[in-house]
This record gives sequence, structure tokens and C-alpha cells, in this order.
Amino acid sequence: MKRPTLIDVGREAGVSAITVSRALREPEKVSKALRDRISKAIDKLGYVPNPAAASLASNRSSIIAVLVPSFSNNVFSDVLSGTNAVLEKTGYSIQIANTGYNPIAEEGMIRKFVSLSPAGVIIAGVDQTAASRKMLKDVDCPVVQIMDITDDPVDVIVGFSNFDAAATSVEHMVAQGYRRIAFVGTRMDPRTQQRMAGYEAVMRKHQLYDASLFITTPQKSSVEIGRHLLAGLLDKVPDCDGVFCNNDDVAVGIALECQRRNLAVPEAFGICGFNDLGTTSQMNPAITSVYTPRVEIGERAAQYIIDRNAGHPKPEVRNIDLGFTLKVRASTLRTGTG
Amino acid sequence: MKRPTLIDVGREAGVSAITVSRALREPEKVSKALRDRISKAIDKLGYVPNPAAASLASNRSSIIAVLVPSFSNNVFSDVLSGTNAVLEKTGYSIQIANTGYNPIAEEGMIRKFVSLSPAGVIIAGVDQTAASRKMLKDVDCPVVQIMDITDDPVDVIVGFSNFDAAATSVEHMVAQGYRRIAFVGTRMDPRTQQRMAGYEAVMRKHQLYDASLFITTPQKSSVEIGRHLLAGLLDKVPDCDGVFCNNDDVAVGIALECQRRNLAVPEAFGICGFNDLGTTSQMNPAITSVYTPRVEIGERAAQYIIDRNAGHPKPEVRNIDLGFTLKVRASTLRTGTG
DNA sequence: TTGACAAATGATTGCGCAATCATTTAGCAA
DNA sequence: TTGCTAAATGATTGCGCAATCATTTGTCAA
Repeated sequence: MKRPTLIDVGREAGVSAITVSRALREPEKVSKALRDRISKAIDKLGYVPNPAAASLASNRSSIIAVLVPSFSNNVFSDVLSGTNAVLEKTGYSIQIANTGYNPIAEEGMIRKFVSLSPAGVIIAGVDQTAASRKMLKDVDCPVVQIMDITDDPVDVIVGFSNFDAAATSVEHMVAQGYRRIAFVGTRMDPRTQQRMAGYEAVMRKHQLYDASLFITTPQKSSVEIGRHLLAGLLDKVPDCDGVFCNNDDVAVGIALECQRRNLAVPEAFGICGFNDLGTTSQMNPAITSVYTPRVEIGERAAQYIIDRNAGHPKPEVRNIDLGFTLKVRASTLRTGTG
Repeated sequence: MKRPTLIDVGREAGVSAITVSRALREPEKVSKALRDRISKAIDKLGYVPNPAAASLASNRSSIIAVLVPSFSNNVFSDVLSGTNAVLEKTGYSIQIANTGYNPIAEEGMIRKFVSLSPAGVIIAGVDQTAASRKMLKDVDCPVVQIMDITDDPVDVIVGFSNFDAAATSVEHMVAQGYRRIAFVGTRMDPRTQQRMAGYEAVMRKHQLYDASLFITTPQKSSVEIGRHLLAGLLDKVPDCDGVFCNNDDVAVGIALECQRRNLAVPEAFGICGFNDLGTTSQMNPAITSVYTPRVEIGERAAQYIIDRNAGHPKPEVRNIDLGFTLKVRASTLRTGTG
């Protein structure tokens, strides 16, 4: 009562094992009559292919490796949803790893994944170690970096400019008359740092730069940490009149703390979030945020892998910028200014 | 320049391939001297085991299959974080699938996973189809159901009673003097329905049951949907004086809509959430919610699989109830009552 | 009818490893 | 020393499949 093999199916259908194998992988090369008999035999025996044997024989697997820095960050669960939506109708399966924002840990995970001969790799960011980058260059499958943009991807990159997204947001706040705009940053991963750089560039351009306006913490972002950071900010910079946050939950926490302190938003204090995760738009007042195309990034990354493995050539444009959208809402809209 | 095999390592170290294999899997059976030589050879050649070959030869893989109904639901990302934290130090890898709350789709995913000879299966809930259940019974590895509790798990179950959690919450609200308590349910998956049943039992017990107090939608829960549902609820049941929500984001949306309508919480209207995802505790006023041990569930499930595969016997207690904690906060605390 | 060629099908082999069984070496009591 | 046992190491085999090459069958023009 052991699991049937291709040979068993072949015997049942009266054909050789390799014909069954072909019927499954290249059905157009097998006659209709045999395909039908084989299909019946498969159903009768309950045959299911053995992926390990297939992988060993062909030296490639149907596993797509996805490396993200966090599972709990909604940004990456959205990416994963997009990737999964595209892949679930295919024969690929998703193997995930959580790098924990640690490039050294990431390197080990890449090494492990590469040993699987994956069908594709999706990895967040561009800040891999040199060794990681080399492994990704050498692995014989499509590699998609995501959530960022660069002219020099390992293979291709699908994302947006964190720098530009931050700069656009801060420009908007400046246009609305905010002057003492703080940067609130959590975790301080590479993409947060790029947002910080975008913030800094705009502040300097308008001669509003002030080093004391940076409020950062290595802790992960959360509503709670947002509340605490606002308290610290107002102690440190009493004349602060707005914040650009590196993530929405921090912005929500800050907005809630403003409510508690009766700090008038947007009149006395402007708030801008990042990622537009859904809660910001529902707050009182609604909070301005930068929408980032996370689900679409996941989808496009998966689709690229499917296409390349189906024989499509490597595209000319290897950095696919899906952009972002500043969702201007009440929290930064001061009537009579701008 | 192809990838080295056990034979290559053996040649380099001056031993046979099988000794290298043993040194990696059962080091205590290989002398220290050889272990050192082998270890050096592995480093020198950059040997990495081929999991497909290992799986084919041994008829078991080191893949742990995790089936969850949603990636974007924070509940399951927390579970995954816990599972990952336990597994990442081990040789296991995690392969995930999103069942989309669809038992038929789930069945196909189980079939696929079973074909991998997984080292373990973690699956949300107890509402698998008969065919799914049979496959899970037959698969030769530990199977952990999670997020629920039952006397009759496939193998073991790690979770809590959704019914009891809801009942405890509603009892609290009744004790605080709320009478026209609505149930707000989104998605209406099996666990939500158990919460609804817990709500109903308590309402009936206190003779407060009223069919018009059920507000449900098949849509996924979100802050936005919570706001809309409150509007519908107040239209339908103007004398409603509180809600028990099946998820925190709905509760947050309802609280924000109450702010907008100047509906006094907790005096005129009580709000209780579910899962205690973090934002509820930061709201103004803070929202009561049921903390559920999601991360711990993920950890325990992973640890069980590790232990069983290490030879531990099946435990006597096969339903591991990790309980829940009602976090009573301002949104349901009426002074002078209860 | 024949021959040439394409389409369809089959036989053989090896992927890299672990299970199994066989052999050698080490340790030690008598 | 001998003889015995346990520990350490090795040789052989097959897991289930796909790559490669070989063979058969079908098709059609001349």
C-alpha cells in the first residue's frame, strides 16, 4: 500500500514510466489517447509526484524562496499575499525565511536556499552582504529584489524610491506651512534610512534642517512606541510643529497622543505616516500617508519568476519602479496655507 | 566547478562518503579525528548538502508545512513569528500556504504538502474536510492544529477556546451593566462563529438575546469596515449600548466612529475587541480586548514537532489549551456599575 | 509501393544521498 | 599473547524521477 510511482502508473496505463512523466510535464508531446489513459491511471492510483526525486533528477526544484525581514510587519505580509496569489495557481511553492533585519543571518539563509536549487528568489532590499550578493548572482534562477529601487540590481528589482517618497511627503508638509518638522524613525533599517535621507534633503533645501529634529529608535514600530516617541519629541523640541513618520503605526500612535494632549491636528501639529496601511485613513482627523504598492510588488516579483522560467528573456529594464502615492488627508491640511 | 558532493568531501578528507554523511547527521558515531578532518574538508570545498537527495534517500524531508487562512491577518503573522523563532535555529525549513479560509482549497494544499513527506504540519483550526482529515491522519509526521481547541485533534492541538473567550468578554460587559450588546462579526470563519456562539450563550443566559443584535459581514475585518458596521448597527438598533467584536481592528474602527459621533465610551456605549493586537490598548479611551497567545501557539506547535521527531513519545494530553486573558480597559469600565 | 522524415514512445542511466549490511580496528579480560 | 566484544569505518544498493539517446509508428510525396 505504498505510494505509487511513475512506474506503477505506467503499468496501470500500459505505457512506460517516462511517457507518464512526459504526459505530466510536456503533455503536447504525448498523444491524446495515451494522455487520457494516463490521466485515468493517475486518478485511480492516486499518484502524486515526488518532488524530491524530480528535483534530484532535474537539478532544479519548484520552490520559490522568499526572504523578508519580518513576518509581523504588515508591509511584508502584503507582499507575501501578492506573491502567493500569483503562485498558488501554479506548481510553485513558497518557502519563507525571516531575516530579522540581520544581513549576516540573511547570508546563512541565502546559502541554505541556494542549496535547494530554487526556481526563484524574492528578497527584500538591496543591502545584502557581498557574499550574499555573490550567491544571488551565481544561483541559476531568477532573483527579484523588492521594496527598493536601484540601477544595479542582482537580477531585477521591483519597488519604489523610499527617498523620493519621503521627500515628496516632506515637501508637501513644508508647502502646508510646517517648519519644525521632525523625523520619527523606528527600527532604522536601510529603507527607513533612505526615507530619513529624503527627509533630510528636503529640510536642508528649505533651510529647515535641524539635527535635533531626528527622533529615532532601534525598536520596531508600533502604535505604542509612537505615543512614547511623541512625548520625548515634545520635551526635546517644544516648538516642533509636525512629524514625518517612517511607518503608519507610529503615526497612529502619535495622533492618539495628540488627541490625549489636545494638540490640534493639523492646525498646531501636522502628521504624515508611511505605507498607508489602512488605519491612518480612518483616524480623526484622517492621517496623511504615502501609499506603497506592496501587494503589486509581490505579484510582479512572482510573475517575473514565472515568466523567466517559462523562457521569457531578461527584460531590458531591470529596475521596475512601481512608484508611490501621497495620500493627502486632514492631518496635514491647514486651510489658508500652502 | 560544480557543487561538491559527499564523495568529494570524503576524497578531500580521505574517508568514504558515508562517513561524511554520518559525521553530519550522527557526529557521535564518528571519531573526533575524522570529524575534524571532515569539517575542514567541508569548509574548504564549501560543501552544502543536497536536500532533495537526502529526502529521496531517506523518504523524509526537513520541511514543516504551515497552513494558515490568511497572511495579512496579524493573528497568523504572529503565529508564524513564533514558529519561525523556534525553527530557525534548527535544520527545518518552513513552507507556507494560504488557504484563504477555503476548506476545499486547503484540501488540495494538504495533498501537495503530504507529497513532500514533511517533517511536520501546522494547520489552523479544526474544520478540515473529511478528506483533509484523513490525509492528516495518514501522514507520517507530527500534525499540530492551532488556534482552537477540541477533544479530538488529528494528532495534537495547541490553542484556546474561542467560545469561552467570547463568553468571558460578554459576561464582563453584562456585569458592567451593558444590556443591548451587539455582536459584530467579520469574515465569519469557524473561529468567529465559535465566538458568536459564546456571545449568544451568555446573552441567552441573561435573557438579553435578540437576533437583531447580530451584525455580520463576509468581508475581512478592518478598521474601515468597523466604522461602517457601527453606522449600520446604530441605524438598526438605536438603543444598542455596546459591542463585542470578533477582531480588534473592527473594534478600533467602531471606537473611531464613536469619537466622530460623540458617542460616549464607555458611558453610553461599551466596546470590546478580540486578540489584543496592540492598537486597542493605545486608543482614547483604551479598548478592552481578549489577549490570545498567538506567538506562544506558534512556538509550542513548532516545539512539539521538534520533540516528536527527536523521539519523544506522543503526550497523554493532546489538546493543549494555552488560554486567553481578558484585558479590561476603559472602553467597558463604567464607574458605579458592575 | 517505397522511402524519407516527423511524431510518438521507450530503454537506460545517474542525480546525491541514507539504509543496510559488511568489514576493520580498538580495547580489554583472561 | 589470544579471543572476544564494541566501536569505527566502509561497500553496496536503491529511492523516484528526468535527461539522453534509441527505437517504433505514422504520414505523405513521389
